[in-house]
Amino acid sequence: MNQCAVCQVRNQAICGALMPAELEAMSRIGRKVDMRRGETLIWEGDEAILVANVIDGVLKLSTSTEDGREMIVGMVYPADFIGRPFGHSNAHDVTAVTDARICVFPRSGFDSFARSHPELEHKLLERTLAELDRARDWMLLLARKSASEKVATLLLELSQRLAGHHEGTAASDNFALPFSRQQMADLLGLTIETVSRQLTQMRRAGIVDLPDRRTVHVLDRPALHATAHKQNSRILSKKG
Amino acid sequence: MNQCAVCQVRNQAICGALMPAELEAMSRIGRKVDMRRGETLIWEGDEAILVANVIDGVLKLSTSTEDGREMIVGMVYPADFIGRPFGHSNAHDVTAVTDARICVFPRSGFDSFARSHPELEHKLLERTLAELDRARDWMLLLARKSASEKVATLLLELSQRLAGHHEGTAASDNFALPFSRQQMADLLGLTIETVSRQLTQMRRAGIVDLPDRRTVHVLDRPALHATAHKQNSRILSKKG
DNA sequence: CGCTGCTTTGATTCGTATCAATAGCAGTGG
DNA sequence: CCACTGCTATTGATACGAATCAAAGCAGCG
Repeated sequence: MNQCAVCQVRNQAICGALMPAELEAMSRIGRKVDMRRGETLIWEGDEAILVANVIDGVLKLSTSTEDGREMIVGMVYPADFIGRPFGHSNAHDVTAVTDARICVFPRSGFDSFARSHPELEHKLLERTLAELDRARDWMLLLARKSASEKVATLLLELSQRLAGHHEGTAASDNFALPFSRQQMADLLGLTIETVSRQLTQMRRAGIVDLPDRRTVHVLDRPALHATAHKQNSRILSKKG
Repeated sequence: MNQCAVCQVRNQAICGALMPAELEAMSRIGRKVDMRRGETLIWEGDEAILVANVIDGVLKLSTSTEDGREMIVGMVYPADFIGRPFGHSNAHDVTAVTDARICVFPRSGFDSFARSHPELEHKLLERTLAELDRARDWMLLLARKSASEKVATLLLELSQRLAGHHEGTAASDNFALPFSRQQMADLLGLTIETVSRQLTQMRRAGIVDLPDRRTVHVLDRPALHATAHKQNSRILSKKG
């Protein structure tokens, strides 16, 4: 009996590339693991001994400087892939930000399985190329956007990502933040106080409602979009 | 006669995965192109119609906001791969920052060739995974490092990258900047003035010598390294 | 019901952007 | 060969956004 047959992310995840018999083979090297919010699966710098698919929940990828400044470099949602196949050590920490369920494979087993299943590698390549584009777009935000633009952009992206879990579904005006303020700050390259101030400002402007710390209602999506793309007053200068 | 046989980056580039006969087939769909400094090969948002390998020279990947704030999201050196295979449009501009020579393939031809040559796709996957790690590390720099750390880090990285073209070779204390000050600023998320100030400061501190705008001599590598990893005075706070 | 940790709000500081002017260099043509 | 022109880089003065420092508010929990 193949546990993958009933997997809820089977079609979106990279396993979707496999035929039933291959899926069966792959399922034999993997196992499902439950994680609690805050639990860390992978540590930066450690030898890469495992990879995984997310079944449910949200995880963060993060790095930090020697002196403790932290930065979240990526978020991982259901059907996404975790870990660093093919040699090397892990470049980032992987930590659950909600309770999560993942499908874990030992890296060596996964590597050789992948190498003998080009369709699987191809899916992984497409996914990695998309992640790279996404990471690079985020660099623009980190380096060139103001605090208000950053926060608005994050809310917009979350409203899309968290709607029906993964693209295709329409954006939702009503969602639960998977992060604390600290995590939002670490994702945007800001401080917790600045995030908080931007949120209250948007609340006072009637753009969003924030009934409690983890809930967001988008009241004026066009205004939110405008905020996400409006430069800070001071950057109107000559070079444009 | 196979032009690839004499290609100077043949072994480092993804083509290195191919056997002679396959290489011959691939060479038939590609052609060598010379680019002048400043020339743009690919525009952000355009349909992805070509991909390429860099033979010689340095190119930049960049994006910008609607109002003209620019950000360089990646640099491409000899043997590196350019473009966005497998569907979609291009996520970034690609522009030569030095005169360059590249090996160009139409994307559709490349895509189908790649899909039928798993070894090639595998190399591309390894390269893309490495680029993703690199991009994410850079996010930490953009979001959490001070101006002096940023400039020092860039100089260190260049001294490694430009030494023997691609890792393995020892770092060089003596190299030519492939960028203008504006490009350094766009890479670090700073302004041209701030970059200039940081450079003069490091020159005055005896860490580097800058005989002309394009030349760098590293005089005190340990100090340069320290600067690259030393937080800005104000960030010594509690959270560490 | 008083901890404890997270969040908001306020006052102040500080780093880097902006604005502005000067200096250095490369290319052009008299 | 040297003024002229335009571009890039440096240097200085000032402004402003976000960080820091500090304190109060609020929710969950033993």
